[in-house]
This record gives sequence, C-alpha cells and structure tokens, in this order.
Amino acid sequence: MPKDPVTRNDVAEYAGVSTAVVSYVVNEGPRKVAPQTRERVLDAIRALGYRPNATARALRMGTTRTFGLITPDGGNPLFAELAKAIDREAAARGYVVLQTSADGDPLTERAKIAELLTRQVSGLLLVAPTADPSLAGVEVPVIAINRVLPTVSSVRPAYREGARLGVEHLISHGHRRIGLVIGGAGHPERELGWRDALEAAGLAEGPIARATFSREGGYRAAQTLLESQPTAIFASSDLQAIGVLRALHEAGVDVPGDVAVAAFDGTPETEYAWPPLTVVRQPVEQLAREAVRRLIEGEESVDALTVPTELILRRSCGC
Amino acid sequence: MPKDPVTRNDVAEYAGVSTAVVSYVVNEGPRKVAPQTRERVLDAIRALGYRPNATARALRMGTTRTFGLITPDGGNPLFAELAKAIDREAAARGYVVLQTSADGDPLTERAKIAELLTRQVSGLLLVAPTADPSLAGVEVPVIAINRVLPTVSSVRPAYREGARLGVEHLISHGHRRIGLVIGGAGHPERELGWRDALEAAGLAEGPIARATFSREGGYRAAQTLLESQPTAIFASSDLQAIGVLRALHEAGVDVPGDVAVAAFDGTPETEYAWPPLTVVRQPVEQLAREAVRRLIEGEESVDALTVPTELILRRSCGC
DNA sequence: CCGACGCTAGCAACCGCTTTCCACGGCGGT
DNA sequence: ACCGCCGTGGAAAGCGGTTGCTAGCGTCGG
Repeated sequence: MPKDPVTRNDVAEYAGVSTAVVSYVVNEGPRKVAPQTRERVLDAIRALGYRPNATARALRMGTTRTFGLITPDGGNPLFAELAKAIDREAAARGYVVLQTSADGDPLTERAKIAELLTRQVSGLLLVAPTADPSLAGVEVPVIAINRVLPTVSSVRPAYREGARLGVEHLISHGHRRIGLVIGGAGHPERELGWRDALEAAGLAEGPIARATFSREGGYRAAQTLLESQPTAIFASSDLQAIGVLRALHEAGVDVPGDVAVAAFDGTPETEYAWPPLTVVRQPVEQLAREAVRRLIEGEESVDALTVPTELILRRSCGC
Repeated sequence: MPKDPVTRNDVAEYAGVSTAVVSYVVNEGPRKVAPQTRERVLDAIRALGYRPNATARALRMGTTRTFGLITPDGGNPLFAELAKAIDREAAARGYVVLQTSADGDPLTERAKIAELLTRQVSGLLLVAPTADPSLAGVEVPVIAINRVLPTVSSVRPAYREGARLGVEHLISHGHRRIGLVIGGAGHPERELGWRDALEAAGLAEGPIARATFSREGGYRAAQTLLESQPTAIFASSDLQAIGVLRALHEAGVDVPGDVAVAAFDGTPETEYAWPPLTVVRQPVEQLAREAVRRLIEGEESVDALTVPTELILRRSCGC
C-alpha cells in the first residue's frame, strides 16, 4: 500500500492498464473504455484512495478553475456576505475561490493581484477596487463589483436609484430636512440619488457629512449632522448607520420619533439593530451570480451591469 | 512581443541564456549568476512582463503554498474576522488561502475537504468543524480551530475559563439569577464555565436556553428565558446576544437596569450594539497566528492549544 | 608552460496529468 | 479471401517550472 501521494501511475499499475486509460475513466470523457476495464480501474482507485492532482491537471489544461477575490476588508459584513455568495456560486460550477483583503490600500491591492495572477487564477473579482488597480498586462478576465472601472466590466447595485428610493421613503413620512452620511470620494452615486429625491420633492439640500465606511465613521458623522437638526438621516452604508444609531442613542434622540434613519446595504446585522433599520438592500446573491457568470462565460466587450435594489421597511424610518 | 502567457522560455530566449539561468535569477537561490547575466535576465523579465507560473512550480516542488480554510458560515462575523486574520497571517508567510463555507452540513464539509485536497493544499484549517469530519487518508497537516477533535491538533479560546470570567463579572454586579443562552450539543465548555462561576459563588443554577448560534436563535432563547425572570443573561455567542438584546427591547426590559447582558466572542459588532455589550473577547489574531504557525512548522504530535480570552467591560453589564 | 580548480551556464530528467496518434484484433461487406 | 473500419488500449509528447550533473573557460600555482 503506497504511503505517499497515490498517483495515476500507481492506479494504472494496480489495475494493469496504461495511465491513459485511467485518465479516460476519471474524466468520463468522450473516449470509450470497455465496461470491464473501467470497473477494474474504479476498483483500483477506490482501493488505493487515489485523488487526481489538480495542480498537474491545471498545468496541462492551462486552467486552474480558481478565481481570485479581493475585497477591501474581509471583516466588513457586506463583503463577507458577498464573498460567501460568490463562493457558493463558484462552487456550484466547480470553481474554487482564493479570497483575500487589500485593506483598502492600493499598493496592497496591487501586490495581491500580482500574487493571484502568479497563481494562475482563471479570473479576478475585484470588490470595490481602488480607482486604478493597474490592470495592465492582465490576461485573465476581470470583473469589478460595486464599482465601475474604465477598462473592465462591472456589476453593481443601482446605487443612485436605490438611494433615491430610500430617501423618497423618508420624504413620504413627511421629513423635509434629511441629512446624508456618505463615504469618501469615488462613490458619488448614492449622494446623487439623495439629491435626486430631494430635488424631485422640491426640498432644500440637507446637511452632508463625509466619513469612512465604518461604524466609527457613521458615529462621528451623525454627531456633526445633529448640529443642523435634521429630522431624518440617510446613511450610505449599514456600518455607518449603526454608528449613527449609537450617536443618536447617546444624544438621547429617539429613533424614529425625533429622527428617522434609513441606510444602504441591508446586511443581516441591520435587522437586529435597535430599532431595526429600514434599508435599501443590495442584491448580493444576484451580484455574485452575475459576476461569476460573466467571468466563466467571458465577456467580449466591457460593460456595466446594474442590478436593482430592494427597499426593506422596518422600524427606524417610522413605519 | 508575445501575446499569450510569457513563459520562462521566452525570457531565456530574449536574454540569450538557458531556462535554467532564469530559474536561478528568479529564485535568488544558492546558485550563483554573474551580475551581468543577472541584469540581462531581469531586463528580459521586465521587458516581457514575465510572471512565473506557480502551478508549474507547485507541481515540480510538490507544494502549493496554499491553505484550505473551511468555516461553517462565511457570513458569520466571527468567522469572517477569523478568516481575515488567517489570511493576513498566511499572506505574511507567502501563503494564500482557499476559503469556503460548509453551511454547517457534514456532507458539504466532507465534499469541500475532498475538493481542497484535490487542489493539493499544503494544509487544512477547519473552523468549528463537525464532530467527525472523516479525515482518514488526509496526508496534509490539519488543524481544528475553536473545537477539539480526537485526531488532529487544535487551537481554541479558553472557552470554559472565559465564560466563567464573564459570569463572575455579572455576579460581581450582584446578580444571583443568571440565565444562559447556549448553542446546540458539541460545545459544552461555555456551559461548564457558567456552572463553574455559579457554583463558586454558591448560587443556584440559572435557567438555560439552547438555540442555534444566530441572532434569531438568541432572540427566541431570550423570550423563553424571560419567563423565569433572570436578572442577567450570558450568551455564548455575539450573534445570540444581539438577538437577546432585541428580545429584551421588545419586552420593554431595560438593559442593564432590569436585566444585564454579557456575551462570548466580542466581534466589532458588539461595540456598537445598544447598549454596548460587555463581552469575553476571543483572541482572534492569536488563534489565527498559532493555527498558521502550526500548519507551516508542522506538529509532530496532536495537541490542543488554549488561548486566553479577554473580558471587555462595556455598558450592558451595568458597568 | 601546464594542470587543476573554481566560477558560470547549459543539458536534461522529472513532477502528474491530458490528449493526439498509432497499433492491433475482430468483424462485416464485397 | 481481402480490405477497411470500428472499438479499444498504449506510447509519448508536452504543460512550465527546478535541479543534479556536466562542460567550458579563465586564472593561478608549481
């Protein structure tokens, strides 16, 4: 009984056939193998505990059936959810995903991309990548998620329309002074949606606070926002909304009584916030599915897919 | 300018040397290369945009420098945090990690393990694996995280002592009737810690509610727990604690005024819960570091490492 | 002046698998 | 009886690297 890795040679020898036949059997390919031979080979495989070596196969075939996934932060619930959905989608198609975080740093991102390319990934999924992730000389398909880049195809939620929907809902509750917590530069769409809604309702522009996409950022942003006494706040991400909620609690402001809150993203965390958050939900599964599909099927031209969002009404808006 | 993948052959030809020399240069190995030749090769590499093929190297070397990581649920913030820490730790040592979820299903877990082995991972990290993940015939090092298994080494937080610490703190606030929200079978340690603390203080055993490790589970558990009117609740996971908080809010119970709450895990989410949760923090970075170190350095015997936890005092306990 | 040694660089085998091409035996058709 | 074809299995050429061994050659000591 061979101790170290059992190779196809061992199987061939054990079954008394050539290595080619083992391949034919394993791959169930177009090649025909006599049923009797086939059984002998299968027996040998079972007896020896043979596991085909995907590395060798990849070298020969020229494809690893592996995707690289880079997020700014694997700890962010939204990205974790996205990664999970992508993993499920990829697994269903026989792919596996190398997932890693870039910590929001362009240099790290670049290094990670290089590492993944070295590993011969069959495709690259970039979640909210830096503006210019230097994709020159990349010969595998790349798809950007939640951000559109000039040179590669992308898939993202309907940020602008979604934000507009959320803010419109706040307006429908009678709010006329609606603050916005938004991320740094490079993500203008949600802000535009907010403006769209305000303009359409003929309202004056509300106060804006810029912050990082984090609970901490939302917390601080809300504190400054409070100075201009909005009656409602729209946060451009869950994390920020959670921070907003905390700031409001600490200030003794009642939600939604004194100030209503709604947010973009809609990760599970928001359902259990207090009060439960009204959110514009990112279509995570769909984003994942479309991204993976595009990677596998290969786009010819670069295009940007926008997936509709869903407004989920909970308590924080006053519903 | 070659369009398709630039191989070492192209570089060799371009630089006018043999392929072996290219290897010597790339690997900065013990083999000596004349500085001048070396420069020529480096120039060629730059000019051609050559990227060594890790697949081929892995085949030749017999190691992929890749780890497989299986969690029950990539969407769980604790596991996401762990995965991130593991990724960072692995990346620092030149490894890359294939991360996937088993959805808490033993069959899926088994299938994922097989897939990863086929991919020739250099080691396997199993987070909170099923009781018997059928590891027969696995020739790579395996390490279990957050659960001890009979046949493999493991790394986990001091569940029992940590839980005891948390409950003792609750007791120090004067609570005498302390409920417990615990997961299903197979995770007895936190329950034991809770008992330890109660016994040491000479208190009667408090009410227990079993639930899945989820917000939903904690929510329901708290509802039943409330019937026996505890003055404090210890939740064995963050997620459950979040659910507990919601149940308490809905029941109009003041936290920590009427009922104090503390939990095990301590993911960032708890800091922004309302009120902020007192938690026993899992030493996530350390767990990750130790797990990766063991995988790389290779254990000779199976052993179980316990890493101490940290009590983080916030508002939910009454501090 | 010659031989030996040390420094470089090249040859070629091999990692495990896929796939093309070929060999061979038996069968049916003419 | 012969030819060709079909059904099956085997030999071998790579995929892109690494590395032990060898060869060329300049230099230095005797």
